[in-house]
Amino acid sequence: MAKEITSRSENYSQWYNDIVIKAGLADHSAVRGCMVIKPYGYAIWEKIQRQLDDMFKATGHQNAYFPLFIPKSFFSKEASHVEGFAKECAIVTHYRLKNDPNGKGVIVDPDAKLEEELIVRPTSETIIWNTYRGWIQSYRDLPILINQWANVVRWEMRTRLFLRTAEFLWQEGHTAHATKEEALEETIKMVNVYAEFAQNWLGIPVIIGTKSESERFAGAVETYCIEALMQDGKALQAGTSHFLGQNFAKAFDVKFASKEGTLDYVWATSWGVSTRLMGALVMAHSDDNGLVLPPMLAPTQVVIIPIFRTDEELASITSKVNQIVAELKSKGISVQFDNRDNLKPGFKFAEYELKGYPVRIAIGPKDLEKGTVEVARRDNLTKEFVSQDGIANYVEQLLKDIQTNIFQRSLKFRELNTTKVDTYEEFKEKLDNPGGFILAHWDGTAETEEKIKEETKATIRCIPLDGEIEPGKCIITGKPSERRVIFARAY
RNA sequence: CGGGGUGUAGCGCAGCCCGGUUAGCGCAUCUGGUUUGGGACCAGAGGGUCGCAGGUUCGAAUCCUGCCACCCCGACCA
Repeated sequence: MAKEITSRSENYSQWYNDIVIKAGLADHSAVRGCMVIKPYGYAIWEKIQRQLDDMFKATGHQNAYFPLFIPKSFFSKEASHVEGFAKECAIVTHYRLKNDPNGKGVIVDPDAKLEEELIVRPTSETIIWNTYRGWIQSYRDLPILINQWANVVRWEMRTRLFLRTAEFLWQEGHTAHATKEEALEETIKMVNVYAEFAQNWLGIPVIIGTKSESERFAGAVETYCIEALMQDGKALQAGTSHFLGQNFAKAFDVKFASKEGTLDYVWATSWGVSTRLMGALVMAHSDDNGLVLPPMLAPTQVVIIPIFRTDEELASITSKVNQIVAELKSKGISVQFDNRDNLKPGFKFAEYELKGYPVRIAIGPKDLEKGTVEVARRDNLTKEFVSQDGIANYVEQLLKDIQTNIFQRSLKFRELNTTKVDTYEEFKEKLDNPGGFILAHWDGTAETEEKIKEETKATIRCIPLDGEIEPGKCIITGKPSERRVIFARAY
């Protein structure tokens, strides 16, 4: 069939592409590196957005919107920020087209050149801090706790649907504070929000940590992150929260009058997650039959498939299904009844497995006689007959179980694929088998990190926050190290 | 941006090397009928700028040049 997907063992990358495309999440577009997010994929993104947005509001943030375009000069104000993003910026140089005097089509009107070029935002720190300057005079104007949902553009050389696209959707929080302590607290608060979301909603266990200097956000003093492990043993950075210190306040001259009467620079944070989470969702849970979605994020949690021969049978099944649908909906469960008569049940089963619907209910003439339905769960592909009485309670609990099971399974996988090593030999060996997270001592220098990266492709994913203090020796230089850091090959 | 590959109907492919009538096949789609507890069957029908643009030729899906997109592998990144 046209819908068949490559198995993970055969070709993991192809498996991922197949799922994204064949489950209807996204497609390639006519523009290099840019994707079309299709309705089913966008519905998942909307659920992600809704939940995160609630969490942001609950922690005191408000949404706002800043421009897509940033004057080029803004970029040069924060040195490391420019350096970090300069290589992947899209630039607007003209503002008008005209008919090609030589024939067909249109050309850029050379007379319509912008005096100052505009950068299509790769992130919004600069335009936002330029704006905040006008909003902040005294400590009474602080803190400013703002988030924006937006698209950004980073001109990537090699792209992959959701994981790395030239344009992507995200949210970026940008906050301003009177004290360093408060900004640091905000940074950590938000990385914890991300971790909670990843674990309870995406069903993906994450490790919270800080980045090494070389992996840090351009312009940040400290970058906190959540790191997840994918089924192929590669790590995926799922979210970041940056303590920006006073770097942007200094670059954009944002000062405030303190309670004590001094004039101080403002402290800043920024934090974001992107449509990359969609990629994480696919790679963390799905199998060779297709997508596996956690119930908390599935656009539709339950699909009901009638098994029938005649119109009469369909009619009597339908009336029973209508009751079940009403019961499920009254519990806030999203449900879809697929009564198409041109497809066989088996086809539909495969279709909904591909799309990752968490629960499938099949109901046929025999069920009507016996007062049962067949309930199949997507996460472990098991099915059983369940009484129609109390079906809503049963499904409600089942959805919770599936959510838990998906998380536990990922957690177990991560545990099995996390290895402590004490020598470089062992490091290289474990990196290939089993792969995954490698916990090793590191002397804290960028040189050692770079050497390991060059030789093994593995990078420091993070210095885990809850990692135990355990003195040891760097696997490369033998210099003292106070704790293990997490290495992995990463997306 | 370097190396390798691909591009022919909605999807998957054959045809290309060795140019030559109306460009084929499977799936999907539409119509009719029989079907329906794990990807149904029969009959009929519709659907094509052969990725795009040039060139060679009496004639190009096929040969040549350029470009575009996608995939795999590198360098760069969320």
